[in-house]
Amino acid sequence: MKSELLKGNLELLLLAVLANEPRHGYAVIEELRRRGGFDLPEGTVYPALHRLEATGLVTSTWSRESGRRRRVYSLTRGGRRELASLRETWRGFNDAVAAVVA
Amino acid sequence: MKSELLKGNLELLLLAVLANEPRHGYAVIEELRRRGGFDLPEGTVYPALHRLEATGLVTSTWSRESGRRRRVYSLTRGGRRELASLRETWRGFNDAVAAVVA
DNA sequence: CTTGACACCTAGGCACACTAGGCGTAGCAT
DNA sequence: ATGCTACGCCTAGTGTGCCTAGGTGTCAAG
Repeated sequence: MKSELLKGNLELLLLAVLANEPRHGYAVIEELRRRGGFDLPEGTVYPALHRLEATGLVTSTWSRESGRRRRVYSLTRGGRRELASLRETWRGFNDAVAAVVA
Repeated sequence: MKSELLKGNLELLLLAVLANEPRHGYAVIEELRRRGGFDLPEGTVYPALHRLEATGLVTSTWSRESGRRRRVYSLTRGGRRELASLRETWRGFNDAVAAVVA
């Protein structure tokens, strides 16, 4: 999967996954692999989640499952709004590319 | 138009435009604006065309139209092959994103 | 007691498009 | 005459954003 294409779409993907249900980082990675065949390194996803939290699009709470600590993220209202917006942007860009490539 | 999204797609767009007919750089920019609403700066397009030529995907010839010099680019056979390949990659990536975002 | 999956983190690198400047011609308006 | 705008090309350097490469620690299996 050529990774340059990801640029600008990472936030969209993360928010979309978290929109279904709250998840911890590692689970987000697995879900993205399962749904879309993405193979995102942790060094990509964790900092991105931190950024999302810093900008108020997600919130996190620590939990402990059989000795393992997890940070579980969920969307804020602003996160849902941003998700909708990014979806639109993505569609728009895709249509534009399609109009050229078609 | 959020520009990060362009990353990894620029080559595809340029090759797609040149696939229809040979064009000079400035005309490529105009055609991309016309077809897809892209507003690519010259500092993006010209270096990209140079790269495409350096890797043998396009060739160029100078021409002079009413005093103005133009460098006209056309696809090579390798360029057509690459275009087909990039198109596939693009579709694949889109489907993957759609599978997550949908 | 080592290997692998789970689960988190971060500093620094790298690739790519873009910014910001440059050069020169032609045509039109002031 | 002299701007100004569109045409048409160019490049060094910047910035954004994902990835590499390393680190910490728990738990189960062999």
